[in-house]
Amino acid sequence: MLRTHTCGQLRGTDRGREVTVCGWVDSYRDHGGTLFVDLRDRYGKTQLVFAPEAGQDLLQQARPLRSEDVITVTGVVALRPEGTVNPKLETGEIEVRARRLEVLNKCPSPPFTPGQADLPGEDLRLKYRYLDLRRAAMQRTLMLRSELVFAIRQHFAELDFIDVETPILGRSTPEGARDYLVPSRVHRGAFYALPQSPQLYKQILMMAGYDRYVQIARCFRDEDLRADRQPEFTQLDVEMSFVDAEDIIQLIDGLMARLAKKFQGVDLPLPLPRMTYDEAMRRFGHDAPDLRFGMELIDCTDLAKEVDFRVFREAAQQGGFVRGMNAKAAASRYSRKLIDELTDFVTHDFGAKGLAWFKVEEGCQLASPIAKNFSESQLKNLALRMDAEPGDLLLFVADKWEVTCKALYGLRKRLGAELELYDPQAMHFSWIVEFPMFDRDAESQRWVAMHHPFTAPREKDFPLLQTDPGAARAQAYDLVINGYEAGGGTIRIHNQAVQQQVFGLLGLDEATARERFGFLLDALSFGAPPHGGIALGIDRLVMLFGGLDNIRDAMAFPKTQRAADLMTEAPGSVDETQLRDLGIRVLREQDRPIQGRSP
RNA sequence: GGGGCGGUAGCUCAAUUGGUUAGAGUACCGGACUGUCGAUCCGGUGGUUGCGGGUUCGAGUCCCGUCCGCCUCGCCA
Repeated sequence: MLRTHTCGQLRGTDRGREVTVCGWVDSYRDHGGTLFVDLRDRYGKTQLVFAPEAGQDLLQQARPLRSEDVITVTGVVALRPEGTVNPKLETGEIEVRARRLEVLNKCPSPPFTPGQADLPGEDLRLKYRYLDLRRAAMQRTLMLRSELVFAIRQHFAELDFIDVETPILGRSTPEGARDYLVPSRVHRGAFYALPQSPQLYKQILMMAGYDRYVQIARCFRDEDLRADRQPEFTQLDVEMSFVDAEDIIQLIDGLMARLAKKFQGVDLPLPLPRMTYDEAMRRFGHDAPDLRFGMELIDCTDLAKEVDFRVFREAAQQGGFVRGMNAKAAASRYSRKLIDELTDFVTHDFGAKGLAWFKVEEGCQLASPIAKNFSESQLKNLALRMDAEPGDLLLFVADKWEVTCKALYGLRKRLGAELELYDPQAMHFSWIVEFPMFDRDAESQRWVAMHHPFTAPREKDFPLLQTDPGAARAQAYDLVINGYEAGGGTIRIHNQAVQQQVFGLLGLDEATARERFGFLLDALSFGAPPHGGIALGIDRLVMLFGGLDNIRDAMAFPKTQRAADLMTEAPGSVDETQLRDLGIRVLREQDRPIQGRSP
């Protein structure tokens, strides 16, 4: 090693010792006679002193040092003089009196410095990611990530899980997310797909007898990005044989308790709370509700049927719903103009037709431009139903069930943040269970799998597959943390006939099913144990445990919203010869057969 | 694909109703300074206001198009 110590290591007890440290110049303070340098590496910062006593040559050599120069210094550890101890630094008690300086690599003035107070724009941070990753916050996050993954591996190793790698080059299946495709040179015109998850491989491993499988697996989905979504992400992938949903949930309960203890110092009470999908939709309008605060949705459809206000009455009478929520003590915080903004929000983003509101005044009188369409007793009943107290703001959406869910979910999330209804440091873990097996696709009028086509229904719901698939509930469970889906899993179908029946419901005829999933159907027939599992988003766990507000900050080299890497400029063009090898020709823009661009 | 926000000095930002030579802090360069730690003090360099059109006597500011970044709806079994 070129160094004897890191920049975070030295303490008062090291005084008098000759040491050599290496690192980056974080800052320098030139006093003419004496020159101070804060030297930084990922372990911390140490103050170097270039004093006149060490000789003018050394001082002259140190004078041109600038931010981000990489240097190595040999010197003697000394206690700082009385009154100059820096309590902000771990090493603030000491300093290294330099005797020898070597500039390992000079750095020109960089686009930004890791130590600067104002965070540069994200495009710059991504372009010069190596500078950004020198920032203490990023280094903390990546170290947290490393420790978190290590703790997870420990957990599963202790429980006799076996880590098995599965292929990255696989086969495309049109269900689910859009695949990233890799052209085959050997098989011209054929393509591999990068895995959206190792789902089928891990099920096959169960059939192969590896009854406790775990993998930290990279996954790929070619869909549009969000603050919590990257096209390339990492899953903790788990599968077990001879288990039911309870076993998987308890396994992950234990893991979460371990992580909460290690990284938050919190004793998580187990079992973690559970709620059915139906209840989550009813109380929060979403299958991943943020349970750090209340402000639940309240159904007023029955009351709405009676009122003169047409928007409410017609929605209620025509099979729709009138639901609302009570933003406690928020009436004074939302002016007419701000409520208009909320209205734009629910109409524009969630397709609601409007937002009805009442401010609760003294004596629980409801004040609103629409109040005249309600009788005294109707207003009183509404106030009662909403648990209204003076100062509250009541908000309502009248629409189809799905629209009331989406709009009020969005509104609740937004108001929860704006009204600071929760401690941003707190973490809330819960399970959402008993998801529907199927969802009705509005366009094709076909059933689509809510989770994936290998999900087993609850045993008592088997008959429903024939009679009423929409009512069938799956043996499925999602782990929700602070309103984020941190993971999800199911018990799988382990019976060939049931699997074929589900494929049938999803509109896969036998020939197609056999062509795409023949290997699975075969494997199911050759001795498949009951099995199930779960996958957790590692990046999201890092984001949540790290208190970050986006997933990019939880990974070293993320992509932008347009799925580009600003540092390497991926994706990029390739040589004509590479394309020729693959038998691929890129269409001109005007030849692309997409909607609205006819030749 | 739709909606929204943003793009001004290397960086972070400001710039009144469309109106003088586009400013500040920081970084950088030069100078001063022996205990600072956001060092301080003095001086200086630095601008295709993302790009292309347009309106206007006059555009950082208004309009159209486009590129990039972020948030979001759709999408994400």
